[in-house]
Amino acid sequence: MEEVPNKCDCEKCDVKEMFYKNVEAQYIEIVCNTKIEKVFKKGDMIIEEGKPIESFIYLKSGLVKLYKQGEDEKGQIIIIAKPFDFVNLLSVFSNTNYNYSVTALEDSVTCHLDLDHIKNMIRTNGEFALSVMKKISKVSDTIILESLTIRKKNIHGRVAYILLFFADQIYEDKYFELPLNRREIAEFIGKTTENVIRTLSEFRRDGLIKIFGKSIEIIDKEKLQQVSDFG
Amino acid sequence: MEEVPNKCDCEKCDVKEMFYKNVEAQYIEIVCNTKIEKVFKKGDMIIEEGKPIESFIYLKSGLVKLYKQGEDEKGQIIIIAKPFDFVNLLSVFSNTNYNYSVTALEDSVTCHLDLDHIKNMIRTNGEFALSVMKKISKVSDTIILESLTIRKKNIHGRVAYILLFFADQIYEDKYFELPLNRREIAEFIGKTTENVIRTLSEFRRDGLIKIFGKSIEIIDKEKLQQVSDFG
DNA sequence: GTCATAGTATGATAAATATCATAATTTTAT
DNA sequence: ATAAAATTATGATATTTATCATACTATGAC
Repeated sequence: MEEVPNKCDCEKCDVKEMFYKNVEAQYIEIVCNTKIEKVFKKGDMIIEEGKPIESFIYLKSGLVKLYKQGEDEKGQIIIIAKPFDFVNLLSVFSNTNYNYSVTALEDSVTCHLDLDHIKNMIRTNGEFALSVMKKISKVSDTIILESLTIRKKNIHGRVAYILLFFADQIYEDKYFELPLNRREIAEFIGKTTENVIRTLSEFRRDGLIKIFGKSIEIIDKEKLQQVSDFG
Repeated sequence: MEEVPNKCDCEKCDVKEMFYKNVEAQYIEIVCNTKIEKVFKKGDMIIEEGKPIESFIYLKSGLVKLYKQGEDEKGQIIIIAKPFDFVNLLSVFSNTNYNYSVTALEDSVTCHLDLDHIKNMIRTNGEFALSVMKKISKVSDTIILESLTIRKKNIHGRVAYILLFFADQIYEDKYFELPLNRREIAEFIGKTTENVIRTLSEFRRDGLIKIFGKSIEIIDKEKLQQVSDFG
């Protein structure tokens, strides 16, 4: 991991958006002057379960996974966060320590804002507060509903769902490189690695997808969607 | 359902707590004057999926379930809310309509505060905003972590977990009346009704619990805890 | 390049869970 | 009070999924 001093010069930044609409110029400056940008390589740990929550983390580029690592058992992936998501929005206002970890699935850049500054801004500016609240609410809603959606599917439905999730929501392409290995897919959908592999093989045999290692091409999207919806 | 005109005279009210600490007297009065209290009988629907979110709902007494009703399939219970919980905190700030339903599991009384008033208070009072944010964050965290906890257990672990949940967190008694029927327990833990019934019968046969219809007595709590932890 | 290691793949089998069937019991409606 | 409906209960069986075993393949370290 590498730290990069930086100004608030990102083109697309939700925080800045929320600032400009709601916050006085001097506050923006304070936050921007104290912000730290960090560069992570694929596989690097960004947040470690148990560590204190010290900043408000925003994903500038890359892709990360939030997950819980049980003792010696296998982990559970909670969510995949993509650029412009707040990485640690989950418990940043209710906990002092993280109860999940975050790791980079691709080379990623994060923007760290001082938590006390953000809290002060919420205190002194209710309109900004409402924006943040809306974001938190949205993130939680998404996680909870996605988890319920996955839960009611069998393994075929779950694997199809994940493939379409990457194709539609992350890469917006029928051809993409899987950012997770088979074990991680299993940890995301709550099934075993072997059965994830088996299901992918079946999809390939049935002509729904093509597989070249981690590269996936979706061939019959309609059918895959059906499997996701009714499986 | 029955509406009861009322003043803010509840002994224990988180909202009032947050008000008194943070909000000017005249705002408290406005909110209290416009608040509506509603009385629900066991089984009554409090919130219906799809309906617009119009107020900020707080549970004064009773017990409710939040759940999602899939088309013709069986539902999925998201969470059981007990008194002093905010019933609709989940998406109240991110959505205009509910994407889950809420039903009374026991006779319940709710307190409905005008959402626009609450939003105004958040806008004009950042300290209050921070309190609300903390609550939202807490609720989401709880739901997500509980769901992960349940997900990694087999059916024995899940049923044991639910029994201990009611005994420890809801009724604080080893003897209690189940507020859910077997089908609803199944919808909560994501297993079939028959297997929930079977598992309860096994627990009874093994001397972990006694069952008299909906009444449960926990006999061997330590063992039940083990089943919950390692099952 | 070669070795070690992790990841992918597939089959055989075991275990867990769902489904179907049927009956007893409890609750609800009339 | 009685009939109808829903819930609880249990067994038999089918299906799904996990586990175990064993290769094959890709990847990183040296």
